[in-house]
Amino acid sequence: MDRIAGKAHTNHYQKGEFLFRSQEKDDALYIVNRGKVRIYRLSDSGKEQLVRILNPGDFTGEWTLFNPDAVHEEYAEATRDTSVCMIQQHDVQEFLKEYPAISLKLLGEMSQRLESSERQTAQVAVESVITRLVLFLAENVEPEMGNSPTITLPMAKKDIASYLGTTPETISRKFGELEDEGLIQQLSGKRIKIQDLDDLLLYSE
Amino acid sequence: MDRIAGKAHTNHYQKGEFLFRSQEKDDALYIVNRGKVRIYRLSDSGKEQLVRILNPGDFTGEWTLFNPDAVHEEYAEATRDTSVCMIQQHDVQEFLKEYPAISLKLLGEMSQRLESSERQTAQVAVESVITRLVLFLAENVEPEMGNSPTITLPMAKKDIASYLGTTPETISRKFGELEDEGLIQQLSGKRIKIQDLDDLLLYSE
DNA sequence: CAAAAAAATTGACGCTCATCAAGAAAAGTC
DNA sequence: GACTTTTCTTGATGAGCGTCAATTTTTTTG
Repeated sequence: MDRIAGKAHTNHYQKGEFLFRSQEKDDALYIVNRGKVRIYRLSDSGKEQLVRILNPGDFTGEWTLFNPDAVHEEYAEATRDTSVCMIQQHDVQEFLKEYPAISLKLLGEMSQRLESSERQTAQVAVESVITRLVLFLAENVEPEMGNSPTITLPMAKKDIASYLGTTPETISRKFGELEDEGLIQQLSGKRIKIQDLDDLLLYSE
Repeated sequence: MDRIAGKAHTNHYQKGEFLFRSQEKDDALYIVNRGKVRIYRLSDSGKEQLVRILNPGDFTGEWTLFNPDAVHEEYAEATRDTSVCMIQQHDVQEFLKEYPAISLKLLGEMSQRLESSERQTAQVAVESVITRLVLFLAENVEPEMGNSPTITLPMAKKDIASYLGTTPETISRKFGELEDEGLIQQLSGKRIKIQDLDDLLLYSE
């Protein structure tokens, strides 16, 4: 750990600054220390799709890290003041060769991300917006909260829209629909009261 | 290599047999030797989404392999007579600890798959069907074929539909549209003649 | 090669959801 | 607390695409 820390740089980013942009080339591993980072893609037509949000402890950069000639395909933007630990490819490879257990950990993390991404693809491909929204809410319920939990949305509704592959207008309407059905209540400050989680999950017609 | 081969089993599957099904639990790594395997997901409502096709040399099983308590979320079905090399988790971990270079190779492969999956999510989320189809065709052009290539579709059109998150009917119509525009010609036996690759890519209104 | 099964095509119809516009609410800033 | 900016909401409209149904074409099988 000490040896790793010795090789790592810590970088600070202000809200709105980018760790990297699409098409840029580098080969560092980025580990978020403090703050929040939005990872998103832009289509040719300029529409953005939110890929994921990095919180402290999360990392990114694996694409260019493990594929020497690759360039970034995503944008990584700090959405608040953020500090990030950077390790260069060369050093990462050293550590992985020296401590194979770290590779196993990394492989576990990567396979989780892959699973989650493939699930996301399948959902966007075949489920309706209301179903995707319900599943999104269910995924964001803290496990130990029982069947009638209150959750805090982990991102702005416009970001939920982007993440779910739809528009803010539609998300707004679908939240309204769920509220009209008595399945949720929208409280202040991104908080949502779920009346009955099972009922909510059943609603995905 | 010899040592790995010693621990590996080779299994044979007939067309239509499953290497594994969703919700099943196991912890093997599957490497395709010969044949072809369809990996797909089923939604609650029974719609299928094709995740990818495994050809000789490709592997799967990483999700349950690196996440001890996980169950499969996908179906792996042989679409022709197929032989598969299986290695148990325990043995995989041994090898990875002993030969760290293999881990790096695996991490490279996994990050490619992750990149590809995230690209796929973004496309399904924000692009129209015709755009997705055009991008799919472009991805399947052999690089060294110049600007007016003939390609062979790597799967049935119904599978393309499932992969792109749409229906066979719509795919059929979109192929027709591209043909009416003079951008492609549909030849016999899954072969497609592309008139001009650049024009085709520009068509994605 | 004929019969059966699977895949692909075509048409008609309607629903979900994107788009554009405009106003309200919330959050960030001095 | 007033001002600005961003986010959210609500309405009207229509395009894109899914669904259902029927036929044709291709592939598979004995």
